[in-house]
Order: sequence, then structure tokens, then C-alpha cells
Amino acid sequence: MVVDSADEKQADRLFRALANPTRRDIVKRSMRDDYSVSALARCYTTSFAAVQKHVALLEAARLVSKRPRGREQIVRGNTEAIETARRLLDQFEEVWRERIDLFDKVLNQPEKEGPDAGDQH
Amino acid sequence: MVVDSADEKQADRLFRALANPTRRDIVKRSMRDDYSVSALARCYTTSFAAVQKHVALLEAARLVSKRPRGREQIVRGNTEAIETARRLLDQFEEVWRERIDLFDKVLNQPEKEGPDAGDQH
DNA sequence: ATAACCTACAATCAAATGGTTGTAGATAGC
DNA sequence: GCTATCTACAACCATTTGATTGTAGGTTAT
Repeated sequence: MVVDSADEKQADRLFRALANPTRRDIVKRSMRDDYSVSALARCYTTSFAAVQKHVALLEAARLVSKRPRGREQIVRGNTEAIETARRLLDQFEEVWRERIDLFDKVLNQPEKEGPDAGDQH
Repeated sequence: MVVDSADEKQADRLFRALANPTRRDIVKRSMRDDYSVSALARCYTTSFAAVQKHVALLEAARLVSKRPRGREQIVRGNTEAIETARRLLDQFEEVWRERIDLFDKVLNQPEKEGPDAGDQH
């Protein structure tokens, strides 16, 4: 029941990290160009520490990675995490497809009863 | 700067709603079968009111919709919201592709300077 | 009508979030 | 060496979240 595995926690972190406009913007920027943490901070009106925390959160969700360059940390967007999120979304549509398949199966085998009780939408 | 439009708020709600294992499970269940709110509540160890609030949150994110059937409310998963989330993820990979394209363009026009300073990865 | 059930909503509470300031450690440049 | 810059991290604060219990209204069935 809601298993609460490591994968689930990672899914939590992923979607949680994406649920903030500043963080989404950071992901986009760091996908497009190289940014140090302070360079990112200059893009927003919030404090450096706030941006730093956003980056840390994104890093925990594996949406970005940091690598040191001299005294600064270069933030880099990670497409694999996006792929992971996409696969998670696929799971939802997969179970939806199961419903459709089941519905079709009932439609194509009307030997038992008429589908009058079918309350589609 | 981080525009904060209605679309952005909807994206916030969408990802926020997905950032919880119980809510993700509710979405899957309601995609697969019809569930009343109380039928959903019976699937989890938490209180009815807690599940009710989860459903309200999912409804605000348009991930599910409710329709009354007698005294109960039937919760139904909505694939369109999943598609919306997928499109949002597409945006990230789109800007990433821009980076790749730009990188290719530089590689194919080495007339200016040698790309020795290129710090790939 | 009465009992049982489903839902809605308010009040409450602990924990997490998003933000701030301040302090301290490294590194780069003069 | 000294200064400016970049980062990390702690402490703190307001708001939100996730959950609870309790109350009330509506629907179904007996």
C-alpha cells in the first residue's frame, strides 16, 4: 500500500523539485548554458542562499549536478532525471490503457449481457 | 523573470500534486477503475478526511475530476493533465536540444579559433 | 422515521518549505 | 598579503502541507 520504496521517495523528490517556478527556471537555464550558483542567483531577486538551497534541492532530485571550477560550482541540467519523470508519467497512462483494453474486451464480447448499464462519462 | 503566470501556477499545482505517493496511487487507481472517495479512503491507512484532501488537491491540479453518483462522489483520473505534465517536461529537453544544436554549429564552423577551450562535460 | 453511510468543512497540530541574515572557509586577482 | 568573490552552512521566521478529530448536511435503505 503506497509501498514507500526508495524509488517512490525519488519520485517525490523529482516532482517536488519541479513544483516551483524558480527551480524550473534554474533547470532550463542550466540545460541551456553553464551557470555558476552565483551566476544563477543574479538571475533572480531572491537571495543567494535561497537560490543555493533551490540548487541543492534540484541536485538531490538529480535534476542538476554540480562540478567545481576554481572557486565556483558549475550547475548542469541532467536530462536523465527528465526521462525518469517521463517514465513515471507513462505509468499513469499505462494503467489508463488497461482500462480501455478491458472496456474494449467487454464491448467485443457481448455474449453475457447488453452493455446498457455502461455509464460512459 | 520566473513570470509567475497562471500557467506557471498550474504547473506548480500539477507537479506538487504528483509529489506524494498516496496521491500518485490515487491517480493510478482512478485511471484504472471507478472509485468513490470513501472507496479510495479504504485503500489507505490514513483517515477519510486526509484522503478527501488529497483528492481535492488532485482535482485542483486537474489530475482527477469528481462527479456525483447518488450520495457518493466518483473520482476519475484525467489523462489530459498527464499530457500537460509531459509537455512541460518536453520544454526542458527542448532547451537542452538548443544547446546541442549550438554546440554542433560551433563544431562545424571552426574558422575562428580552435575549440581547445571547450570544456565538454 | 430512523439508522447507516458518504461527503464537506472547520479547527487544530507537527513537520516541511521557502525565505531571510549571518558566519566561516576557499579561491582568484591585485 | 590583502581584498573581493564564491560557496557552504547554521539559525531563524512565516507560511504551507499532511494529518488528525469533530461537526454538520445529504442520500440510501430498512
